[in-house]
Amino acid sequence: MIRKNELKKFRHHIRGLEREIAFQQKEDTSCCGVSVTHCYALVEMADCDEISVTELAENLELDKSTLSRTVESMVASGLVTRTVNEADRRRTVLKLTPEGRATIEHINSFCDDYYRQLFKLIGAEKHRIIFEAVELLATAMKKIRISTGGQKRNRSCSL
Amino acid sequence: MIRKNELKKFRHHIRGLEREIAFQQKEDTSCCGVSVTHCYALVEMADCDEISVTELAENLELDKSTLSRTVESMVASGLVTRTVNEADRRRTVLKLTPEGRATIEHINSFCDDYYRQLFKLIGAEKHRIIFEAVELLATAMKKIRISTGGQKRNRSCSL
DNA sequence: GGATATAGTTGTATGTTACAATAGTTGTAG
DNA sequence: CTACAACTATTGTAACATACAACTATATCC
Repeated sequence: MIRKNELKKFRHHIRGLEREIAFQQKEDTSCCGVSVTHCYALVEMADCDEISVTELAENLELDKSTLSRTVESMVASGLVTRTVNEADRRRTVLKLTPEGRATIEHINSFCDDYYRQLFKLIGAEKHRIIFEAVELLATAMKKIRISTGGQKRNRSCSL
Repeated sequence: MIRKNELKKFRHHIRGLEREIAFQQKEDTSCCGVSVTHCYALVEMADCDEISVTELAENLELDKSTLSRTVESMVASGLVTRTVNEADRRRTVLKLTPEGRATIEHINSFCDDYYRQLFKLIGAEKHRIIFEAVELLATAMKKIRISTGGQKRNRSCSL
């Protein structure tokens, strides 16, 4: 069993970690004039080659209207092309432009630099457990979220 | 040296982790009708007993105007009291009300429940390395941010 | 006592997001 | 084959969070 104090400390560090990651992401992306959500969308597109607004919204778990606007601004800044799918004219096909691809690679290399620097600061003997722990946590948290919720956990609230 | 592929995978999991934590925090706090920032402010106040708007803004690394409004809404909902410091009438002293204290305890206990559930899902032999890894990461990232930046890293951007 | 610094608030603007309504497209059942 | 249902994307609207700048009130210092 985990002691209450351990848990409190853990929560504290988790909160801190979340803020640091969020800050870092803002740093890494704002350099290229894209927001963090833009960056996520670029990553998805880089992985998929071709994707629709709705798929993107599902992958990022955001509303399609949000993504519609996000995509709009990326099209405007030349990172993405949006073409109507002639087979099904309701759908639009999103694709990275060369500039979009360059941007995401640029961000990735910044990120890599940052994490290399970070790991230099941490004893090499800890690297393995950090890789393992982050993966374990991320997958377990996602698993819980999908199983217990997704659609509002609807907990009783006594306040 | 860390391989490029390891780093890519790590980045992926870090991004996932950040989103899961952020989502979880929204879940834990929205139940009590407070936002994540409200919750952070409550935590700070619970730790400090007495604090000013500016100190709060510094601790949370947000603009004081943002905190001023955040505090305003917490006062309105009865979680916090705001009184003028008679020794220095520029300052206001923020204090949790009993309701504020109850709210933060409520959130904490939700959080604890959540993390207990999470750790049940993960082999007990991994708990220790997860505690350690999260603490190492959070402190190292903060350290880097404070040393290299805080005030804009001003990286050259070739895009 | 007047210049300067500090604490907090308010005005304004931007960005992110969700929900609801809408427009256009496709599929289907009668 | 037409009317209705389902789907895709966009647009309208609203709520927040946030930052920067301007302002007010107070305190400090020379």
